[in-house]
Amino acid sequence: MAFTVLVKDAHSLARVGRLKTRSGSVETPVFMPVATKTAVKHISPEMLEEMGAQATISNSFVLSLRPGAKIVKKVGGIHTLSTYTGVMFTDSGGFQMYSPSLYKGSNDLGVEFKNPYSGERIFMTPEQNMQLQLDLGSDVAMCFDTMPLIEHSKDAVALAVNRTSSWARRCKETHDTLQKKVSKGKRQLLFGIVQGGVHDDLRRISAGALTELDFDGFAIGGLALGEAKEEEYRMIEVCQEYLPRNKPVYLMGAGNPIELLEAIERGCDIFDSRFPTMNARHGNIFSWKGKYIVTNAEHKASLKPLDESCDCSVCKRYSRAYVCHLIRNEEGVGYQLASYHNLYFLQELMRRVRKAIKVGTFGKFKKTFIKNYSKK
RNA sequence: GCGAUCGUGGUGUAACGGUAGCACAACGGCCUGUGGCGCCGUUAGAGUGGGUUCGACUCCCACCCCUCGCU
Repeated sequence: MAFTVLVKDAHSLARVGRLKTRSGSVETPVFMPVATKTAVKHISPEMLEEMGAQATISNSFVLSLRPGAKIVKKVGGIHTLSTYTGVMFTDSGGFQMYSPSLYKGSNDLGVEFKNPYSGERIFMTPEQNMQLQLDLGSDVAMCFDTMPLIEHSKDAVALAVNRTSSWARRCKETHDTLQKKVSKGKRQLLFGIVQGGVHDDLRRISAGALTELDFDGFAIGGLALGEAKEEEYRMIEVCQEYLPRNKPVYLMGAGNPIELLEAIERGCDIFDSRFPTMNARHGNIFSWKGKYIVTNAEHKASLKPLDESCDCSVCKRYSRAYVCHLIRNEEGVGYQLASYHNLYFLQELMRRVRKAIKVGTFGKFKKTFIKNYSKK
């Protein structure tokens, strides 16, 4: 079994677990920085290791465009390519259906994308995507799913759910076949993805259908995309009624600190999001006293660190005045310092959450954190 | 000293005898399985003085300023 629950919270579904992969283990709850092309924007692999990021997620579809699966395979996979020593997830590319510039259309067979570099059309099937993710050499692959847009009708979401279920089966079969000869410890893991928008019944159908397949973990997709927070949390609860408790649950795309705690309380173990890095590039800084915008005028001459109670290497050395100046002037180093801090903040948050669960104080920790983070 | 040209938000620029538009800057906000450092909102303007006109940023006069040319 790849996943082991180590400690359960007595008052909620929160837990500390360990996910074993062929490149090492991660202790959950865990937040994965998004490294679409195997690099987090403005952050090097050694910085990720330094801040304690146990895992990242890259995008198989984007990597298939450049440098291409052939090249990646030739150099020995994304681990060798990037030298990152943590665990590497790859996303399928299903989410890129959300990008109007990349997505052309889809049918029961697969998805038609546009290569933004060459303009050529690419048809991707679930089977091809499984081969792709294996070629890239990630430790955990995600199923090729169909992503309904938030504004889509319920009928459209139902269609997406059905297609996602049937593709999940095809992914699982292909993935098993391709790894038939691989020894157990060297296997790439595969996670299924639940869809269903904000509809309880569709989420139940989706989660139920996926659970019939023996995935290494289960992801909840299609949330954290602008729906109301209460709906998001309710959807997690609905999915959890069906998902097995002995497998890791991955809430895809979530990266708001409070949202992470709410999801952990509801039994989610793994997260990823571009939220911290995108916020950083736009001057939004996470701190234990709440989020603020460092490029605002009030910080122009502030010698305070980004966060007075943070011990990351950026906060130890640099001032708000410096980061404010650099970001206002579009200096890459400014983006780097802010990105590093925000990512460190989430890593530290996860470390404290794991500790709190272990010592039985998760509920109290969550309450205190939200109180401090929300004031202002 | 003379002549010509030009004066519009902080900056750079439009249009028009009848609601002064745009860009950048400034100020505030947004961002959630990242092709794209992107998006939204707010503040802020007619050199000065007179004249013509129902009405002038616009037409006329004087002064001032900028730039260019001449002596």
